[in-house]
Amino acid sequence: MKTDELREKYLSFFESKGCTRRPSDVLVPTWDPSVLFTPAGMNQFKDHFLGKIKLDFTRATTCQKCLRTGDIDNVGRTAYHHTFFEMLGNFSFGDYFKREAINWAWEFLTAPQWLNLPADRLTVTVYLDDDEAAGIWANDVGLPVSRIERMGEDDNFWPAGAPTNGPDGVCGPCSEIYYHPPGGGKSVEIWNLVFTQFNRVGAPPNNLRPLPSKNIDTGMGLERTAAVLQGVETNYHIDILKPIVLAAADVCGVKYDAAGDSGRRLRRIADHVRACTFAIHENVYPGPNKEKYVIKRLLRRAVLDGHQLGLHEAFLYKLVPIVAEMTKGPYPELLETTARVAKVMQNEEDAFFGTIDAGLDRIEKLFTQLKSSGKSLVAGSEAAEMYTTHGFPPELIETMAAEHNLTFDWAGYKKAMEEHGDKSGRVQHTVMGGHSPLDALAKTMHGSDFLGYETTEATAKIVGIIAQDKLCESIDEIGHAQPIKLVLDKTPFYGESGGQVGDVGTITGDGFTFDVIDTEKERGFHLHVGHLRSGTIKQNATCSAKVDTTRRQGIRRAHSATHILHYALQKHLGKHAQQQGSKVDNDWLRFDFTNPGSVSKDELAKIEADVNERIAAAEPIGWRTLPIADARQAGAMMLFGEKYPDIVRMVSMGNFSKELCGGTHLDNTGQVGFFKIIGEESVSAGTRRIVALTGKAAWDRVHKLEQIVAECATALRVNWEDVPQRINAVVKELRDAKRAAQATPKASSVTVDDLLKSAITIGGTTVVVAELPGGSADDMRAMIDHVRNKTKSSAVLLGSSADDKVTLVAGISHDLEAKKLSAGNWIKPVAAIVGGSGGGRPNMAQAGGKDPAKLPEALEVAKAEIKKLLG
RNA sequence: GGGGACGUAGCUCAAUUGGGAGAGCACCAGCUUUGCAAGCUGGGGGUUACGGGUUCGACCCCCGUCGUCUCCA
Repeated sequence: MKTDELREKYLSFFESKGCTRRPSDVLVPTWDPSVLFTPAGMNQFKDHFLGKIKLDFTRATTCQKCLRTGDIDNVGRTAYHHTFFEMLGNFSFGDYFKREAINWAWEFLTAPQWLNLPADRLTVTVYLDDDEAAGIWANDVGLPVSRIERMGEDDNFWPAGAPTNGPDGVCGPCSEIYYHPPGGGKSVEIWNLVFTQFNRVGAPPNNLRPLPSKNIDTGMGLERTAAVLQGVETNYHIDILKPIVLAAADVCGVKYDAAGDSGRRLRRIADHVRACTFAIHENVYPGPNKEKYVIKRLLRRAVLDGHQLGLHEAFLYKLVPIVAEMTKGPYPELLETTARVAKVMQNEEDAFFGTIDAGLDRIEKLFTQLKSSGKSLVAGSEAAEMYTTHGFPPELIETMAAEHNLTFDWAGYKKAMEEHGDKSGRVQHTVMGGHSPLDALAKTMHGSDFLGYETTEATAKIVGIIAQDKLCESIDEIGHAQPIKLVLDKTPFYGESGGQVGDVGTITGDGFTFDVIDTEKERGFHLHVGHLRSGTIKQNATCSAKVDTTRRQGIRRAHSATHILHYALQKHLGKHAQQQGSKVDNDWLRFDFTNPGSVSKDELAKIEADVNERIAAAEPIGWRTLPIADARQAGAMMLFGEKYPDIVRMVSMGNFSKELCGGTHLDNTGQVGFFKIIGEESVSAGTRRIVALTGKAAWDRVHKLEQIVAECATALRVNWEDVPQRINAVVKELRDAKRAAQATPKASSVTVDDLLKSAITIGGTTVVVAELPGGSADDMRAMIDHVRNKTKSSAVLLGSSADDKVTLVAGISHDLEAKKLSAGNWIKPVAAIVGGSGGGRPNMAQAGGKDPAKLPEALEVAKAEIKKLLG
């Protein structure tokens, strides 16, 4: 059975049992801060399980794309481990329970019209004291007791070990189904049924309290089950994975040898390229933190495998099309982005090969150093340092060490890496089932009604007052330090989302005034954050909510301008210039988008001009809500990796822009007034950022620039058009003047000849000790050079004073240097006289002091010193 | 978010550890030559990322800012 067929059969089987088929959630759920990637099928139903929201359905089934890196070291080595994989699941939210879950699983596995697996190849496990589940397996299904194994809390409880070790919260026993392949191969767990029926409270005993509403959460590994059905020995040989492995072998120029070292590497490449393709498709690019970092690490691991197979340039990106081809059944959207995904991948590969090249020199240096000192062990700490600061992989160091007949200290390396980990700090995981003051509200209503598209004022009812993270009946404290939050049944206030900032304004009611300083949005509720100014706010009170319209208008200008900018970027830079993120504020906007390099001044000017043309054209802006499929049909711009609801809001401008967007917009592009880009910069590799102003802020900016130019023109005494020319001339003049000053010795009152006349001769050496009034250190050095050039053997010490400082420079000729004389030794006692110190190289030394009055005395000391040194 | 490193001429990098900012390539001019990275001579090009501090003196040491890279979470 093909994998695509298995997936479809599973979903339609559970549809026939009353489950609602839901699409796979995105791989990177940005809505869920507790995980970086979707780790399991149940992730998108967390709030359903916790009863936190009103349910539209109580049974569901999905095929979920997942990514886990916990077992990353096993990937490629074992038959069943992946980072990226698909999980089939069926879920019950307080609906069906153990009996149905178990019977249906068995039916799907064994019934002839479904998977038709031989029943005698299946065994199950249950939790130690879960007699209920064991009974259903034995009596309903009719499984002999010998094939029902009871396991402890580490194997058959979710979360693993929860009864003893926690965490507190929702948990329950589970039951796993194993398949035993013919010929006595290793058995494989293909299905896990989790029965969440308890709430854990504290340490044992008696810490598991039954839940009023029991849930079912099941997971069947798609790839594992496909391997079983296709009778292959590893997941990597099923119909949707083997072609990728073989393509990897092809690209790497090696033969696929399943049992060999290359086989392990090729399987790992196949797995990682699949994970990276899906993640990059969802606009998660390799980067320095969080999920971006995980992707970077996966990508580099795969590239390293290629490198170890003998490749020296980017190759992974060539596998993107085959990945898309293998998954186009369930995920046809991958086909639309293969070019972009491949490009991003190639860039990262190039960067990594660059890192490797840069590291090779350092490694060679390190090795020759080791050899010359007679050592043969490459210290782990050195390798760890190379890795943590330069990203140079230890595997490469090991390989290179072997080539130089050196051994590599893996133990030392691991120890050093642990220390690095300790230094970097560890983060605590957020526990499932945390409480929020919105929990109670969410059970009774879907969220606040938003009226802000049509109006900025409304009468509403206060349905929630949150202070110190708790729901209150009333608030009367004026001048409280911590802001409080009001929830209304309906509101014109826009809550921060989609990059647009929250509204500010006032909420007034019977005797009270509340200043709204920000509006947040959480689980569909608009939270009006602010301070009570007078009176008392009571639950259920009627109030009047008024948004600050001047500010809102500025936000509307910026938001509509953002859409026009997005359009212009794609027009001038290409389709790849997709939105990565944005922030929309009062006449101010920041827009991040995908682009391989910086945007040139020229392109920027064209983009800015184009946006202003659209504004001048005064095209109408409109919006409507429609099913997501229709929006796609209409050609609305959608962002991959964004989780869209079934019904979406589409904002269109003229006939050039259609975007899915929940923000507040103008009625007409002309209302933007004026658009001005004020910055273009890098956010991370492959992502650029444009900052721009609209309306009054843009106008103010230009006005300010004009003022500055006017000031420059006044200072330079030219017309403003001539400012650049004049500045160039002034800079040149200044440079020429500096150079001229340097060319002619400043201390023109004293010449080289003067110095030579004042010289005394000691044993054939010309000794000059003199003051050079007004001379800088550079002047004195030049003078010393002149004396040295004109004499055979010389020792010169010059001094000058300026302000409160003394500068001394001494130089001796090479023959004296050869006699172990040192300018530094000469100058030190001299500097001491003027309250300073100094030093330098043997043939030239420099010193300073703070006591100009003692300069003559110092020069006398200098003469005495040189006599001693020469004598 | 935390740790580490880096930032010097258009590019790639030096600077004997606090004492005169340099090399190669590139560029310009001249000469010599006309065969694949041509040679020779000369020349232009620097706020040593930015801002403070220590010091007689800072590319170098200390603090801060910005940027780039990298590891960990």
